[in-house]
Amino acid sequence: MIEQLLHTAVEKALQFLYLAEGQSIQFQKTRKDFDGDITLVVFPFLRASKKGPEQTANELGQYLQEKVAEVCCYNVVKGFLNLSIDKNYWLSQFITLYKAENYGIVKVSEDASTYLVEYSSPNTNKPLHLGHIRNNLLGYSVAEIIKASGKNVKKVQIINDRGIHICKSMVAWQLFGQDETPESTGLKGDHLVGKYYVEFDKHYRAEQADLIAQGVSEEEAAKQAPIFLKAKEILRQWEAKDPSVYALWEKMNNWVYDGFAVTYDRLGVDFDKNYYESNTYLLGKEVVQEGLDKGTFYQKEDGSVWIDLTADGLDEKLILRSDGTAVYMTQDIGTAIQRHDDFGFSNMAYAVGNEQDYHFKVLFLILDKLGYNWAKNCYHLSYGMVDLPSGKMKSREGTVVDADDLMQEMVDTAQSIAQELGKLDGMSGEEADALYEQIGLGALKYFMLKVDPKKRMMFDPEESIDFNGNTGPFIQYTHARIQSILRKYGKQAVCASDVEILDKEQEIIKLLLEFPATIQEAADQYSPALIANYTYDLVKEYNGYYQNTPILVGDNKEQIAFRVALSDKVAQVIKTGMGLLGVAVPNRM
RNA sequence: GGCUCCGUAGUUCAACUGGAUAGAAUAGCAGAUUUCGGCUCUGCUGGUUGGGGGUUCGAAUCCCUCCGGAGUCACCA
Repeated sequence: MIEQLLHTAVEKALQFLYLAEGQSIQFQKTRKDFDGDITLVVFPFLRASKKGPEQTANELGQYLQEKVAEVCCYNVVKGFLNLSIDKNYWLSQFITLYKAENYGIVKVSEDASTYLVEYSSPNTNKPLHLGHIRNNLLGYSVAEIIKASGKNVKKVQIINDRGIHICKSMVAWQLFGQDETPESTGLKGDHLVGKYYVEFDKHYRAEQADLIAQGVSEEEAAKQAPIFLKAKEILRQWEAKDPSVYALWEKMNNWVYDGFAVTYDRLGVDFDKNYYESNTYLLGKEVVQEGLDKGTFYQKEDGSVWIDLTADGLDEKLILRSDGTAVYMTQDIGTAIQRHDDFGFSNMAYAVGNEQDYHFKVLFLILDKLGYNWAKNCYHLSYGMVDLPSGKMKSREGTVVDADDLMQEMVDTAQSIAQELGKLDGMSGEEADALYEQIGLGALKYFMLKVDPKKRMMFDPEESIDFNGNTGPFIQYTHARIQSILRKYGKQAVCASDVEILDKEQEIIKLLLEFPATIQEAADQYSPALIANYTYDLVKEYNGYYQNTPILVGDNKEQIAFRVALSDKVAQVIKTGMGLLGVAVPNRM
């Protein structure tokens, strides 16, 4: 690539002109408002050159223009040396990348290292909501991006299938359910179980209010409410493997899994392996002994086990309760080790909300202290909360947006907009339905993923499905329009090596050349937003080009072929990029 | 209260990890079509990057301080 070429040339130049070595050489893209393609920042060299920035830049520019054939001219603005690269270079680069199949994607080799990505990991007592959607989309997309960067990737989740939350749904169903099933009610399984979780909460609160009215303290009321005691009793029976409780637990969980499967399927996410907390909640206990032996952990008089992290600026953390049972941290330690045994991964990422930042900091530190050298390659893919135009989601206030409802709403909106625009003549009902699905979900996914994962974000359904602006549908539209050109051209374009290229075309080629590095960077940073922003930039550049450049019209057949080829490649990169976000792009819309 | 994170056009987001005159979208205004999908494109308006100090050739970015917001500080998960 040109940058490497220039890098060594600048090294030589610095050596030749100023006898300087080991300088940090940084290139950047030349900003739009200046002439040139690549810019060298010369400020760092002033110490060595002992000259002013302009003079230093001019001397370097002179040298590079003479010695590097691709550098056709240069200009200097303050301490910035702007280099222009010959048009033939860009054209030849395009011809090379045009021939590449799956351009930008690094094929996974036999000896590639393995990355684990954990995401979703829901509780089984209620359906998925808007927050889970961001989690799922992020996890899935990051996994696809890392895969595209040449790594072996496994997607996993840990399903929180046991504990007091599911027992609450169970007890409410037993008391008020009258043997309702998904079949008898027509409700999705996860929604049915969620209905009883809400039912539990309703009764629980009523009972608490009664107790408080009788003079019981608030704290005591929460502990003594009969329905809560029943839930705890069920939990105890479950732990004792009581057959009837176990059967009910399995039945209700299976309803939930059937429901989740539908949601995951529509969302387009998948998993290579599911872990279940009912299998893993006892894990990690043997590690406790290991930690005690090594002196990493210590035991208090009551038998509870702790780790002291005050030296690392954190606090003391419980590892094992005094009654010998595991806590969340213990399980997570055990599960991580188990996964390493299962997959021998080199890296693992956890897509979990940023309210657990502290937990993961501690988890990775403990794993490190226990001597697991892969602990330093564990990454908490921490993401911010999703807000709505109406404000924050609050389960108590019933303002939680259900994942299934939201997806349906997006698809319905896509349908009404598309029908209003009326460009679907001649499309069968089935094709049209598939298209609404692509547009509605594409809008949702693109909007959620274009924002830096770490940041809290605002999801505006209306804005997300706007057919203009920085949205999924706008990008899909551009792709569809290019496909229309390709259909008209009717054959594979063969690109000649001696066409004259326009400035706009050069800009597009430069952007296309950035695609592989963008994927790598997105993988390194676990950030689908980089892919989204890149794709949008490309689309914007292409639309500007398309607007005032005839692609198919003209006498010069080679020029037409080049322009078709360029358009084709832009469409391919759009498709690949959006694919990494889990967004499908239609050929017509 | 301790710790962590955040604060950028009216609004939603960027800014190549310390580089040039802080960019897009949207909203508002003004324009463009004998052309391949106008669901498009081109302009204009809009900023003391929460305030103040510091570090240096150079700060939205790093350090300090104040203001405002969020999260977290369970023998919960």
